[in-house]
This record gives sequence, C-alpha cells and structure tokens, in this order.
Amino acid sequence: MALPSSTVENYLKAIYQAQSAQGPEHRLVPMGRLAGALGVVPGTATTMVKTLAESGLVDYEPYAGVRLTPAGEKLAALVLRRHRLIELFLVKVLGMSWAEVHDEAERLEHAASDRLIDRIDAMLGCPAADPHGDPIPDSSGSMVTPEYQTLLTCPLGSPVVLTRVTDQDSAFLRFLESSGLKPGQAIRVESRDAAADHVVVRGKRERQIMIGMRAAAKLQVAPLEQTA
Amino acid sequence: MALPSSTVENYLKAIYQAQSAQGPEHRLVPMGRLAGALGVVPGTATTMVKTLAESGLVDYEPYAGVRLTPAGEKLAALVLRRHRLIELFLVKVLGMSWAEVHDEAERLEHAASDRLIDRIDAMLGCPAADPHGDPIPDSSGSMVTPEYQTLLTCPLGSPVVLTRVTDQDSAFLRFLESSGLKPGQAIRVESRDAAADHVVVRGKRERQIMIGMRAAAKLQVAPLEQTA
DNA sequence: ATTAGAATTTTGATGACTCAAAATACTATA
DNA sequence: TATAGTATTTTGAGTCATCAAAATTCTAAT
Repeated sequence: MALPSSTVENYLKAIYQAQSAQGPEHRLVPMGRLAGALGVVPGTATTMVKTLAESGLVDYEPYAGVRLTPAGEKLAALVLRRHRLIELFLVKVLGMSWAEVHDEAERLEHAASDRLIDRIDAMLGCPAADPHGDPIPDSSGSMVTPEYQTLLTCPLGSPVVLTRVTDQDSAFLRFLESSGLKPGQAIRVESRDAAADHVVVRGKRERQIMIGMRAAAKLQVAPLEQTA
Repeated sequence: MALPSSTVENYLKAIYQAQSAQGPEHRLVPMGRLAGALGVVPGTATTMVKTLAESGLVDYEPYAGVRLTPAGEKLAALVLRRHRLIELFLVKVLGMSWAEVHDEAERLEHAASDRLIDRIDAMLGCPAADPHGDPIPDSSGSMVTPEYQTLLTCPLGSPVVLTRVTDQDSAFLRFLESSGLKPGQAIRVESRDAAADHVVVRGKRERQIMIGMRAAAKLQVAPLEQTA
C-alpha cells in the first residue's frame, strides 16, 4: 500500500466533506457534486472514483454516486487531522490570520509527515478543534462531532458562545473577524426576522451585528457555561 | 510564467548545489552528476534540462552540461531559502532533531507560500544560517557565503568554532550530534595523521573525538572570537 | 589517428491526471 | 408511457515526468 498521492487525498477529503454536509440520510455523493467541489469536469471524477473503488477506498455505484469505505474514511479523517492541526498551528504559533490559513493548510497537509503532525499536536496540547471550530480527529482517525445549534435555532436572548463556523470562504471569514465573531466569543441572538431574512446578534462589547439567514445558519453556538 | 512545479524546483536546486560543490572553475554540471543527485536516469535529466533551457532557467550545452541562468539562479536561491528557513524553524520552534528535519523540509519547501516563509523568517529574527550552518538567502535571492576553513586546514591547537557541516546524510548528522559536534560548538584540532587518515578533535567538555579525513573535510570552522 | 569504453542523447512506451465532446442512462413531467 | 432535459459515463487525446534500451558522441589510451 503505497502512500496515497495528494490527488487521492483530495478526493477522499472532498467525499468525506460532501457526505457530512449531506447529513446521514444521503450517504451517496453524486459525481457532479464531487467534481464541482474538486474543480474538475465530471468525467474526470468518474474516472478517478473508479480507480479509488479498485483500491478499496470507496464504494461506487454507477449513476448513483460514491461513498467512503471504512478504509477510505480513516484516510480522509487523517487528512482532515493534518489540515486542521496545521491551521490551528499557523494561527496560534505563527500568528497568521484566520482567513489566510486555509489555502496554506490545503497545500501543507499533503507534505507534512506524521511525525511533524504529532509534534504540532503535542505542542498545541492535543486540541479538540481548529480555528473554525471544526473537530480534529485523533491519530487513529476517530473524531467526535458535537451537535450544536445555529444562530437560527438557538434560544433568543440567552447568552451563547460561538463554537463553529461551517464555511471556509475567506471573504466571509474576514467579515466575521472584523465583526468580532470568532469561535470562543460570547454573543446572544436578539431577534430574527424571516421577512427581512436577517438575524440580529449582540456581540463583543455589546456591538450589534446583522447577518443574513443563510450566513447565520453557518454559525454554530453552544449554551454559555457560566464559570461560577 | 506559471509557478514552477516541484520537479522544476528540485532540478534547479540540484543544479545550484552541484555548481557550488564543483567550485567556480567548473560551472557546467554534467548530466550524469545531475541525474545521480536527483535519482533519475540520465535520459530523464537530459529531457527535463532541455525544457528548463526553453524556459530560460538554464543554459544547456549538449554533451557538456548545464548551468543556471540568472533567472534560474534566483529561483534556486529562493527554494534554498525556503528549505533552510523551514529546517531552522523545525529545530528551533518544534524541537525536532537536527538529523530528521532534512527530509521534512524537502517536502515542505514546495508547499510553503512566500507569506508563510516571511513570517517564519521574522519569527526567527532573519537568521543568517540554518542548523547545518548553510547560509540563508534573503527574499530577493541573494546570499553571502562566508569562506571557512575546515578541520583539515585550520591551525592546530587553536580554539575554533564549528560553523558549517556540508553533508546532509542523516547517519552522519546523528554521529555528529552524539559527539556534541553541532554548529556553534567551540572545539580545537589536536592533531592530524595522514597515514592513519584521521583527525583528533577536542570538543565539548574536553571530550576527544577521532574523525576520518574525508568526514573532517566536511566540517567547517572559524577562529573563535573571544568575547572579552 | 584509431578505437575501446564511458557518457550522453534519442526513441518509444508507461502511468497518473486531466479535458472536450460524444454517447448513454436516468428522471420527472406532461 | 413517451420524451425532454439533466446527469453521468465513455472515448479520444493531451501533458508531465519518468524508464529502458538503442543510437550517438565524446575521450583517452594506445
């Protein structure tokens, strides 16, 4: 079992993320979606997926889609582990901005050895989540994904802490940063207006921020634990 | 001018290093040597070098060899800059061993952005040399290479400081480390014996180390500056 | 000057990954 | 249940980097 090329790693990661995004009902990722996520034409995805299937990393059902096998899932989780530890490292140790680490990690994740990754993990104290709040798999590839509420579903008025941002778009991240909306920040949702398609949030230093509902759905929160 | 593939970067780096190793007389690197350094068959090197020549990165003289153009030299220096800053970073910040960082840097150097490299450079305080004592080019690609003496040429008995190790072989590096012979270490050469093909060095805590002459030639030293 | 031996170049082929566009299979609506 | 429209697969071709082995050129010793 030669080590997978970075192309293979990217396919597995994309399938993993598409599966998670689809929720537990639709486990099969259609080719079009996969191709779109990877920036290739659908025919290319079909070809690659067939060779992944031959390696036992995915199950492929023609015309229906593709799904990771346990082996593929483990490999994908390890790629995610590398990606997320690298992102956190770049932010914490090198002081890079939240918005610029994604692309960097996208390339470094295929070049970093396990030895390096374990050292980074140790230096950061085996963190549970990356700067976006995405959970970090352990070195065996398993990961706990806490279920959070979003700005659309959490109770109005009660204090909550921002825990996870499920969108890596760097313009969006820059907006959040400039609004003081980073994971760990205590906030509360003041109101929601379906007609106006917006949510009003009270953030850092009582600052008021208005967010569209599509964006609000990407911000996950947990009830604020008061340290007595 | 699309960014060079990591293959191109590796060819340029290998040519650069072969040129330096050959000294200023022989500027043309023969194909056999280049192929050997890169671990490819000679025919492959010939083919690649011809395309590098078309990009204006090298001058190629059939049957004679290859030499970097100024453009190629600059690119090669920037690859070396990335490599050496990464090595130093891995040692200083992540506490990795001197002997294990080479391979890691060999892969990371092609994935790290200029932005990341500049940040590492700043964090390390714009260092002049990497853990082996190899000089680090600045971001414009220029580099000062001090001329040092070696254990074979330095004066006998006088205190000197180990400044540079011109061999990346990890077994050799591990030997040096276990003998306390790292750049920065104050030592003195006690004797040389051409017949026995060895040099006797007095190192850390007056420890006596015997080194073959071939190896001794790879250890560069500078006169010890006494801080009065 | 010849020529044996070494180094280099050429040739033909391969594997990974990709695209464009033609062919095929699904699906939903009338 | 036809069929129009969409998604998927297939086909043919191209790029990059490589190898094996044949052909060529250089070099040094006689």
